[in-house]
Amino acid sequence: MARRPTLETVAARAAVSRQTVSNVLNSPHLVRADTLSRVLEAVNELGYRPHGAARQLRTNRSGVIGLRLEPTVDGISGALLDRFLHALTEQAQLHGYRVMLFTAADDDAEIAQYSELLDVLQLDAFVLTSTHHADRRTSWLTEHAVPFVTFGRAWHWPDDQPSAPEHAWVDVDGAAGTQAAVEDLLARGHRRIAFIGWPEASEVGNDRRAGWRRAMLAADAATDLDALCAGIPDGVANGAAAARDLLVTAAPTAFVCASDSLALGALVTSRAVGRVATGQVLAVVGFDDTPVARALGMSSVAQPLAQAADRAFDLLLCQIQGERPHRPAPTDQHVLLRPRLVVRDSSA
Amino acid sequence: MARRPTLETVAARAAVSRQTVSNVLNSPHLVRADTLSRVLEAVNELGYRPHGAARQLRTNRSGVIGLRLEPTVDGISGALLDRFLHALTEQAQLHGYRVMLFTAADDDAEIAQYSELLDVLQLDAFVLTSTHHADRRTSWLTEHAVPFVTFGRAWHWPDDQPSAPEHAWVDVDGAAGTQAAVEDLLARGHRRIAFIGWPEASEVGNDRRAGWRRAMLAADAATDLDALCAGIPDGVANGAAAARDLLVTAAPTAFVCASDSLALGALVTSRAVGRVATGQVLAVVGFDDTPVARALGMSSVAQPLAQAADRAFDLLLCQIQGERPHRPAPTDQHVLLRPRLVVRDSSA
DNA sequence: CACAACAACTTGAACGTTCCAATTCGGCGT
DNA sequence: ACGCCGAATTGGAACGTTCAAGTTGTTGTG
Repeated sequence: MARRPTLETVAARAAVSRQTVSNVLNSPHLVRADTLSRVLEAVNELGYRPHGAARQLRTNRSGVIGLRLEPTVDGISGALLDRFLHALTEQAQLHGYRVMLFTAADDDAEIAQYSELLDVLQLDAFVLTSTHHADRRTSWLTEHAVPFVTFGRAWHWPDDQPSAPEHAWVDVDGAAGTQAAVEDLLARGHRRIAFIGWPEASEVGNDRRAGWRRAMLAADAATDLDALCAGIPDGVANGAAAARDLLVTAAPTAFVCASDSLALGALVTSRAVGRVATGQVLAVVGFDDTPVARALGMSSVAQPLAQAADRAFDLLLCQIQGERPHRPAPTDQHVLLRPRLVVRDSSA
Repeated sequence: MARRPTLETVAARAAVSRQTVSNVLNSPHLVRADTLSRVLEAVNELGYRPHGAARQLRTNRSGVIGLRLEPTVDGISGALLDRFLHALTEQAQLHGYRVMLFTAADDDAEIAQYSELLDVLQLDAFVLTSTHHADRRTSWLTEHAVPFVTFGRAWHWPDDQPSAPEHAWVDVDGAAGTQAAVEDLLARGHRRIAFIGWPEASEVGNDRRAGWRRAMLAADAATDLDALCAGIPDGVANGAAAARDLLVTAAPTAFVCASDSLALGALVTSRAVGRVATGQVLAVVGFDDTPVARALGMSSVAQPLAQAADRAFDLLLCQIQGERPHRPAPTDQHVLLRPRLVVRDSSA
């Protein structure tokens, strides 16, 4: 069996030098048209393919992007990352990049992985799928001038240094999602629309609550907003309990929730208690449009995950390729996407 | 800023040759104890890390395993692969390997990806997450002597060449799962236990039905097994419809299902129709133990995904390292894992 | 005592690519 | 006719590792 063709093999067949073949593949504008076509022909005939390791040895670039696979959350929205990941892989592949996975027990272990992956495999960039307040990972990556994007915006806290430049991120506008959910319910005649969300510590949760509050205020739908609002940890049981409480204390006719888990709880409560107590059907809207929502006919706010992945990759590519010519443009490094309200039976 | 340390750098500091440092890291048994410790000290002081690309250029091995990320199934069990993937990544990482993702529209595109990933990046092995009858991917990989494992056994069909050697696989014993589900229901007093599964074309579905049938026959629970059995495409609505039909035609008191989607349908039917029609609560058991099952308190058969991933990686490692010394042992290349029945409220 | 066997270590070469400096070759202005 | 310039192409060197062959020095054997 013949050895794999190399640049030298192709060069011999096309009667040019090794370097010219390299130029044909990497800098075609340097090569005269007739030479170009002759070399390309030889490439095809021999089925030549560049040797990644050799190229990497010379250029210090691997064409690989790293992503930490977080421990599967045992909740209902586990498949979320799955869809993001698929879209990211596809988009990267389209541009000649690959996605490599790794795991880490905590942030420090993740930083250690960064270091190793950079030194040993020379990954070109990283995608972080969640960040939190005072995240050491982002500062480490910034310090080491490693291109990266986070899925989830960089939330600002009062005690953060105001001058710290924000890193690139892509996120979904949760407030816009809950706002749309409320507006749809208002249009259906609901006035007393409650919100079941997470405790104050959650930035994402606060964002989603803000959208509900904004829409309620704009419509002047209710004056006792605080009474119409619950903040509890995620989970079906918690959602059910919160819905029961709210029904007693604030008499809502609809629930907008920060997650499908909470919404599922509210839905169960609504169908069991609702009919009996109020004589009318209660509306429920969830968040994330998980398979459960689809399966049960529950309205939900769907995140444009594929789009998020595409934009995230764009931002990365911009950083990777922008390294050479000039500083990356400080603007346009942040993308906020609008989610889409999926209306199903539970909105009735 | 200093250049990264190389073998030469370390060698100079430890006053040995380049190759000796390499031996310390790759073949320590060739090196005298005092030399070894001296070199290791130098390695630590300099923070030396091997250069993956250089090593790969020489050895033609990348230490990377490829896995195709399939389009997210829109069903309820989307998070299944997620857990498998996490466990696989973790296990690989533990052994110094990495997992790289790719996507492909169909089997031919997947084979093209194999070819490219092997030529350009020299992946060491592949994991296939589903196979089907007369799969061209497995034969391509076998022909090209590429190590691989499938998650999902190689189903034999009558018209297959009987002599075709089976490739390595890991799978979950679906029949054992449904059998356990039936036995548990029998112990709870149920006799007329129906099975809602997929059409005959599905090998996985046939396997799961076989377990139900075996347990029913063993217990001599019913004589009209064919009447107690439905075969329909996956989906919540289909499951609900099948459950309604079966209730009318065969009067079962329990449903064992081939998936959580079907089971969810059966559960909805049971809770809505069941109480009214039969005056008693109907039992439902699903398959895959998805978050939906957990959230709704539905019994289900849980696949040991982490274990499956671990064993799959073991099989790969065995092939990768076994390439050199001798032919891989033809036995022990197949692993069948027992699933675990998770009993919840819906079994009552 | 000569010589083989072995352990421990060293040295040159090779893997396939890209960077860099050098070279050729027209055409153009003087 | 001469020198100069840019476009096109070339060959040497380097990236950091491992393989294969070679060189020591030490021990065992006839």
